[in-house]
Amino acid sequence: MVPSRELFEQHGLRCTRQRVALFDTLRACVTHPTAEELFQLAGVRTLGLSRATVYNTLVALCEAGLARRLATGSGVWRFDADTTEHLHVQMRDSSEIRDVPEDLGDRLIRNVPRELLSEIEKTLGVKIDGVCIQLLARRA
Amino acid sequence: MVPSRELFEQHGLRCTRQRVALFDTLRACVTHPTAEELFQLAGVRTLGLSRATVYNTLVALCEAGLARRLATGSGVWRFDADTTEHLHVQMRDSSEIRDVPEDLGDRLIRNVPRELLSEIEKTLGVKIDGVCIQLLARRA
DNA sequence: GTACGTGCAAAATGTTTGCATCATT
DNA sequence: AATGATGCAAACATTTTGCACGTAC
Repeated sequence: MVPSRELFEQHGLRCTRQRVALFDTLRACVTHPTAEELFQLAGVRTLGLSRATVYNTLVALCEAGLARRLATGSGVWRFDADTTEHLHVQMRDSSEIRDVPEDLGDRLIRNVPRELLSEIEKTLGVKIDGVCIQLLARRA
Repeated sequence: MVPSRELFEQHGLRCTRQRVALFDTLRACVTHPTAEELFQLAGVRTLGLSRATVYNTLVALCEAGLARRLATGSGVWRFDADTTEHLHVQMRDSSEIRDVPEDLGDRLIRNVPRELLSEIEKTLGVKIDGVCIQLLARRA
């Protein structure tokens, strides 16, 4: 895995102790943590990490294209170090988000008929530039 | 259109001046207003409508199945008096939400292959009980 | 050395709640 | 008359911001 420090350099971000801890933590998480969770988790690695820095850094990471902000539909943001197109499953009982395996997600997305989208565009007079299929699920 | 008072009775909700004003306003809106917008809009019809009542009433309406809460992906809730299954387009520059015409939305939804969903369920060990296709758009 | 990041605390935002009062049934 | 809704203000959760200090480049 490419070291965080290198990615920061490539994206013109200053490399600080706090940012490395945060980004390392985010990249190690499968669970798309919230800002608060990152504050807790990364705080263990780096003494004296503040919430303000967590929020500032997350903005910087998203702007740099190194992370993505996910809406949970329950008021909190979750963050994802995987910025490639992929689908999510949102759990109904928590704000938890899980990844849909790439191949399955791709098949779902590819299945959306382009001509239907352009019909919708024409009808509403908008330019659709994102199709976000959110699956809602409960524990099996 | 069925009067709000009648719907309230059918759903076991007390009929108050504030609730009627709020629900009438929501039903008249094509734009899926936020709580704050409803407070402003309905406040004109009914003097002395408080934010607390707006929030309380919206909870009551949603619980009664007379309205639906929509996540906007920008921290605010929007509300919809149309509780039938239908798709939304979320505008990128505001938190505004528009309806996709029923027939087009239905076709999109019906196009999602059930077998792909069960494959995802099996892989992740969850029970998918909602497929929410959110289209993101900009002004054409 | 300078530009930028950090951390504190305070503010802002959107929503929820406790409780006395009031209205609907 | 009794149950439940209202309205105020205060609490709440999450995120944003202003500013003095510190650190990477």
